[in-house]
Amino acid sequence: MNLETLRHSASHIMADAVKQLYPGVKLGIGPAIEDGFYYDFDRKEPFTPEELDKVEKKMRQIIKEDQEFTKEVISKKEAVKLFKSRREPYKLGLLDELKADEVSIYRHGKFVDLCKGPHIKSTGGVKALKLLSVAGAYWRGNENNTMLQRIYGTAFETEKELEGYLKIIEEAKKRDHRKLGKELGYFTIQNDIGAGLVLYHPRGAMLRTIIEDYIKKEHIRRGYQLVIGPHILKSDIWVRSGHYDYYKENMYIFKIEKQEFAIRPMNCPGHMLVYKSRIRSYRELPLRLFELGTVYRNEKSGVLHGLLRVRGFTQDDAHIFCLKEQLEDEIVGVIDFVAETLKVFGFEDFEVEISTRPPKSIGDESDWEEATAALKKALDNKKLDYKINEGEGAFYGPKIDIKLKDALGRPWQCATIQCDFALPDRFGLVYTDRDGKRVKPVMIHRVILGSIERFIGALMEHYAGAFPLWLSPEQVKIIPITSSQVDFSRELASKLREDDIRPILDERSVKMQKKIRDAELEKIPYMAVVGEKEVRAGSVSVRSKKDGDLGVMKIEEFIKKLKEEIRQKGGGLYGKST
RNA sequence: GCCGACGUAGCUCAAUGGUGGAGCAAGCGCUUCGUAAGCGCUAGGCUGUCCGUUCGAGUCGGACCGUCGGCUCCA
Repeated sequence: MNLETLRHSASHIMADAVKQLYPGVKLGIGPAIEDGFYYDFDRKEPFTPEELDKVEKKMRQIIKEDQEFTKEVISKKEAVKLFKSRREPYKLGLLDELKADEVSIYRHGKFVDLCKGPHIKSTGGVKALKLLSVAGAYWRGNENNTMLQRIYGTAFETEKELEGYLKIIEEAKKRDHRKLGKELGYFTIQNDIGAGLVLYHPRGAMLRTIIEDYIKKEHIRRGYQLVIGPHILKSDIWVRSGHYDYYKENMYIFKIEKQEFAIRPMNCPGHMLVYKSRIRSYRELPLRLFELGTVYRNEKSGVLHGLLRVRGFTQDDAHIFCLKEQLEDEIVGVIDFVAETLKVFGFEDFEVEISTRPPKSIGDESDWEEATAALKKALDNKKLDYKINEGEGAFYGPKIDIKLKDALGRPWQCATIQCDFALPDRFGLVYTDRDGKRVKPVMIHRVILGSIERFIGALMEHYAGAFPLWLSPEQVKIIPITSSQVDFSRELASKLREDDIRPILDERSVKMQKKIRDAELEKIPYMAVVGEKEVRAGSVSVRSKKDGDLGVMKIEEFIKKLKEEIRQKGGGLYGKST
């Protein structure tokens, strides 16, 4: 049986239950979604948890009665008459938009819904069911429309599968980067500073530094040049770029004396002005300019979410200026860069989407088509499957979005590759070609990690806070068993630091069991236990978070082992939780 | 921004409209211990902020700030 069909059928059963319990409620729509289903209802008060229980009980009753799902094809006229008599204005609205002369309706018991189907045979087919939450949702997803009351639920073929799903939700809650970030001392977002603004604590700042150092080096290795721009620029530049017209509601704008400035929401203008600072030859292209660019965007308060959606963040941002003929190769190069980088950070899988021209946009249609074709060709070349999101590109060009998948299979939007013919035009960018003619270059906007903030959020949830050795802010916790080993432990710590290893020393006068427990909870990859024996032999007793007690080894041997593991990077503690 | 829920010690949570408590964490002391929690004492609060109702507000009402679940939007 198809899960989607099952869940869609469950949504009909839910709508039936709601109508039986609360006859005045008007029906919206009720599709199956990724992890379950929902149905939208129009009524004044939202559903309370108690009402949700009642609805679920009613649903179980309908399921028990095992009512048959039946399909009928009727004329649109008849359908209008039917839903008029049932007083369902939203269904009439849907019918109004339908072009076909005939529509299908599905019935079970006394319930009837406008629906393409298909459905399961009878309501008894829903074997495992749970209503999960309620939320407001705009009719047809448009914020100018009425806010409806949505009930989310999920259904499976067996109770066991449902339990499995609920366990994953539990696991996801445990891994929540907002919880881990605070508990483990990585970052906080505080009311006193402002919503959506991240304060990195020592561990978070170290993790971020490690990531930034790595990605900076990788860019240089791949032929990018580093540039650095200011965080505020005159408004005029944003007028020229089009951001002032197309992105103003997201920008922080202010005045210095009489001159208007804006905090940058993007890094492109700076990079374009570096390009424009002198005459460029075709021999210089592709020119790849990279910056760890911190940007600020005025995101609506309701969308802020931990590190995933913030108002100030840093992108690993680059702009590639190239010839049209180089476009496809450059895109392929970026795709390779993304794939290799994700692998190094321990992500095994990703999905790809292309977004095409939106209604609110600038540039010639032919440029848009050419750029979109180049993106598609590059993906075909790499034999990557992709989904197409019509009309969801940036205002200056089409884009490829790459979503990494974490240990629980959840997608995270990070990398994006955007083609742009429009901004080089607006800024009057040119290069001199072989024949001495001035030609407009193509620009590619691209990020690999996306925002460092969001990427850290993804990493934290992927590893449940237990980072692989090379990313771990603290790599070794040194645990002296009694105070007599403190001096030796301090020397050990400086020795490790000499070798670019990040140790931390637990000098507290508590039992070693307690120190080990705390180090485990802090998710530190290695513990170096030092007792009387170790001091005498110049060794350490090593305990790995992943593999437990590894026994005694010479300090040099331990350092060598750590360095080898750091050198390999990659997954390490992959998937390990608690 | 919109709909709803929520906001009590650093953290997790208690407190029929009538004197705000506990565990963990912290500080001090004792303990010097071999692979996931040793013991005792101390301190910690204008209950998110501001108005209002009331003899009396953590508790009831309103506004604001913020968080959470969604919608819309997005790196």
